[in-house]
Amino acid sequence: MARQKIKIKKIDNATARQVTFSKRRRGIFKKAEELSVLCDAEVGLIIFSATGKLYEYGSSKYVRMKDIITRYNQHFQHMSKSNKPLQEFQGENLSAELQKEVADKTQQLRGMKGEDFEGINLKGLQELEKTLETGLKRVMEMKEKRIVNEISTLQIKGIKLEEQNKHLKQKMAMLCNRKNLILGDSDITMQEIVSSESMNNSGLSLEDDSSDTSLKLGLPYP
Amino acid sequence: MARQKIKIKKIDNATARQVTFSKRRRGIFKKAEELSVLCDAEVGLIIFSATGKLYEYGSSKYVRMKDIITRYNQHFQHMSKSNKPLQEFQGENLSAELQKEVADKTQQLRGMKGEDFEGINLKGLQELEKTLETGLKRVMEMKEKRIVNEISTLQIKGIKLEEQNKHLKQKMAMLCNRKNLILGDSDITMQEIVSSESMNNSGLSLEDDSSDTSLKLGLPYP
DNA sequence: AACTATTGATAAGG
DNA sequence: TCCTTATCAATAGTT
Repeated sequence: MARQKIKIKKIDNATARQVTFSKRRRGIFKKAEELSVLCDAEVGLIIFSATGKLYEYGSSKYVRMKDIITRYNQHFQHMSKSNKPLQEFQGENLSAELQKEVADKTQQLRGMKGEDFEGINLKGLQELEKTLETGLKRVMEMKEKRIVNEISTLQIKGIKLEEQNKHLKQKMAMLCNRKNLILGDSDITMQEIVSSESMNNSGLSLEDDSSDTSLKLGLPYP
Repeated sequence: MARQKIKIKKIDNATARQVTFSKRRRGIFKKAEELSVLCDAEVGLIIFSATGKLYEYGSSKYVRMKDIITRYNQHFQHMSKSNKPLQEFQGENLSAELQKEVADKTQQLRGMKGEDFEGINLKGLQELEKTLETGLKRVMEMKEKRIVNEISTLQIKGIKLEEQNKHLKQKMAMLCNRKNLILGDSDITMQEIVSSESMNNSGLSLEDDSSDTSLKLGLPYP
C-alpha cells in the first residue's frame, strides 16, 4: 500500500515476505488494540508465522488470551440459552447442544435457499430478503474482483510468453542463418520458423475472446 | 484517522462507538486476511463486541478457528511441561463431527451472507450467486403471497365487522325508538348512536391507507 | 449507507 | 531491523 500497489497473494521472495510479515504484524496488533480500546471490545489475535513462531495479542491486561478462548468456546453453548458453566456440558449434553445448533443452521440455510419458510413470519421474510440482497451484492462484487484479477494475470502471462517467443524466434533465426552459411542447404527454412508466429498469437493474444475461461460477468440486473 | 485525529480511548457516544466498531472490525478482518495470504501465516482473530456478540476470523479453509486454538494451546504444552488437561476441550472428541458440521454450516451461511469468501473459488462464487438469486426470488414470492393473504384476511374481517356493526346499529335504533315511545325523553339519542359510524369506518374501511400494518411490498428493483 | 478530507499504514529503497 | 518517503488504504466526521 505504498510506493506501489501489491496483489494480495503469497509474496514469492522469502526476505520480502518476512519483512512484510513484521510490518503488517505490528500494524494489525495496533489495529486490534485500537479496536478494543475505542469500542470496548474483547479482542484475541493469534498469529503463527510460516516458520511456526507464535505471536499473540489479547485485549486488556486483565483478559488473557486463555480467557478469550474460554469465552469463545462457551459462546456456542450460550447461544441457545443455558447459563450453565462449560464444565457441565459434557458428552451427551454437548452433543445435544451441537445437534441443536446444526439443526438451527440447517434451517437457516434452507430459509436462505428458499426451500423452507416454516416458522418464518413476515418480518423474518423481510429481513431474509435484505440479507440475501446484501449477500448477493457482495458475492457479485467479489466475483468481478476475482475475474478482473484473473484477466490481468493472464494478460501479464501472455505478454511475458510473447516476449519469450520473440526472443526464441530471433535466436532461431540467427542459428539458421549461421547454419545456412555453413551447410548451404538446411532442412530448416526461415519459412517454417516464422509460420509458428500465427499459432502462438492465436493462443495468447490479449484481444482474443475465444479463451475457454468462459467467465460470464453476470452484471447486476442488466 | 480521517477528517480529524482521534484519541485512542473508549468512544463515549454509543452510536458512534457502534459505527466505529463495524468499520474497524471490517478493517481488521481484511488486514488479517491479507496478512495470512501475503505471508503464508496462520491467523485467528476473535472479537467480542461490548454487547457480547462474537465475530471471528480464521485464516485458511483447512484450518478453522478451533484448530488455531488447538495449535495455540499445544504451543505452550510443547514449551512448558504443563500436563494439566485443558478443560475447554473436554468432550471435544465425542462431538468432533458435530463441531465440524457446525463449522461447515457456519461457513456456508457466511458465504451466503457475503461475509467470508475463504475457500470459495470462482466457480463456487458463480454457484453461490445462482443460489442466492433463486433464494431471493423465492423469498420475495413467499413474502408477496403472505402479504396478499394478510390483506384479504383483513378485508374479510373488516367486512364481517362492518356487517356486525350495521346489525348492532339497527338493533340499537329499534331499542331507542321503543324506549322513546315508553319513556318520552331518554338520555340516549339517535345522534349519539349514528355518530359512532364514522369512528368504526376509519378503523375498518378497505380504502383506508392509514392502517398500522405497515407492510411494504419492496417489489424487485423498481 | 455513501462520501471525502484526512490520517494512517506500508512498499520500496538505503 | 530501522529509517525515510511516496503512495495507497482506512476511516472520522458529515450528509
